Amino acid sequence: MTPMKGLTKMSVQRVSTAEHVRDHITTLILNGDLKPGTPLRENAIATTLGVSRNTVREAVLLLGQSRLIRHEMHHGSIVAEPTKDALINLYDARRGLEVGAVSLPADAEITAGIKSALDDLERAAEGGDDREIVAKDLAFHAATVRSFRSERIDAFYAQLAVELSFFLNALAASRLDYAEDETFLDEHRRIYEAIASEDRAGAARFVQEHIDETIRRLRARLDAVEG
Amino acid sequence: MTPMKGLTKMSVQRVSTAEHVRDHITTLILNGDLKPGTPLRENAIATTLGVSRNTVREAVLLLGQSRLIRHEMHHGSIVAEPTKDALINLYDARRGLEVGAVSLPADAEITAGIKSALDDLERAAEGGDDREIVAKDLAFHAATVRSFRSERIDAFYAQLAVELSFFLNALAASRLDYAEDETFLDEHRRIYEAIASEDRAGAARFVQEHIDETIRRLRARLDAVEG
DNA sequence: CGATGTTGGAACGTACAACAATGTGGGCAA
DNA sequence: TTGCCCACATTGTTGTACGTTCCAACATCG
Repeated sequence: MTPMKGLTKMSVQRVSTAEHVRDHITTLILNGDLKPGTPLRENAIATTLGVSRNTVREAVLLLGQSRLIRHEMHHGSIVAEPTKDALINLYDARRGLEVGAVSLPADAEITAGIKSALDDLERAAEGGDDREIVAKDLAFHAATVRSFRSERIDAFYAQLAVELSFFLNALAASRLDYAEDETFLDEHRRIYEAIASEDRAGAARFVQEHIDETIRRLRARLDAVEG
Repeated sequence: MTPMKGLTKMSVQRVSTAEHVRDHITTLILNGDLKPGTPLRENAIATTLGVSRNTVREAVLLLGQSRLIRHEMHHGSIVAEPTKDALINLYDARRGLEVGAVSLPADAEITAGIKSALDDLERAAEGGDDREIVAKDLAFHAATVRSFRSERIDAFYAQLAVELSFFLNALAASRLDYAEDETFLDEHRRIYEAIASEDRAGAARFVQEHIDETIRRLRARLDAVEG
């Protein structure tokens, strides 16, 4: 058949039960309703949600794509526990991507996106809502990553961001990061201005320092909690 | 318990049937035994491999993490077809990642790894085995990506490399890329030397040109095949 | 008393079978 | 050509059953 003109493609609903269950569990984990270490018992979930155990198994398998859960043979899955190593890994990836991103040339559109994200962040900072600030902070950094001009990399970064927000939430570290640090906004402004003035080496250095500083603070906090 | 001395850790089997099936299907796809567009019929696979349909479903779900198959509700899964868009997306990600990588400072260890990968590539080029050359080529680029110093990014890149080898194999384009291009090795040497001499801007430019050129060639080939 | 053998239960891994939901194609009439 | 109806194929989902693995508690023995 010849395709019909003037008809934009639409995506029909088509969401399987397993995907629904997966999304539900994901939400529970990200909200903190399911705390790290909680086992995901297939039977319990099945009877609670009124679906079959097989469907729950499929949902958990789908969830396994993210790193929000950990699975062991014959033991099932549990909500992932924020390890220091995992968190460092996450920040290593962030630092690599973001430093790499600001080392690349950025056109007007991408720079404008970063500027816009910075404005959002400043507005959120005035508001004082922690979750909002975290979201806008991550959005700012995601905007810088768009310099790669790759949907795949953006998707990868988004995945990291999800994990990150889960980790920070689980550690209840988000408040510490944003409320107590007066230089928080300045660091972001500095990064943006370096990008806008095409000072790529400077931008790279600022991003590196910004993330290193964040890692240092988190590491200290983790040592305090664990040790 | 006190851990026992002189006993090195071993990883016990712990591989589910579904994972076996997934790996089997993955191999078939990468080998080209299952051609793009081939539907993965659950019943057929189940009876052929002597496992239950549910296990096959789990295997296909696991496979869905990669982009080697495409799934549609009530239609099942088919072996992914190499779209021009998908290939461009893949190369966009590669270019972004690799240009970003060589824009970062590389220490002696990483530089040595790149040098070693280059030597492997040169040896493979002498041998003339196409598959070997493709593998060593990808290994070289993976070595540059290690500049990010992030396991996560390396894993992401490895995933891209798997898809890429599938695409190139499906398009039977690998020969064209490596056999007919005399400058192939020189381009890699140039990249390595720029990295070794810490000329990051030069390395970034060379990588960019190398990948742009590859994209241009692939695009031309695709146009010839499709049009 | 400590190390080892035994046992029962909980949860998962896998298989089989059945039904529901959905999409496909054929045939037929207006 | 269009609309309608109907069998057919395949996936989506459920239910059930059974074996396997692991754990914890208890029993046993030197």
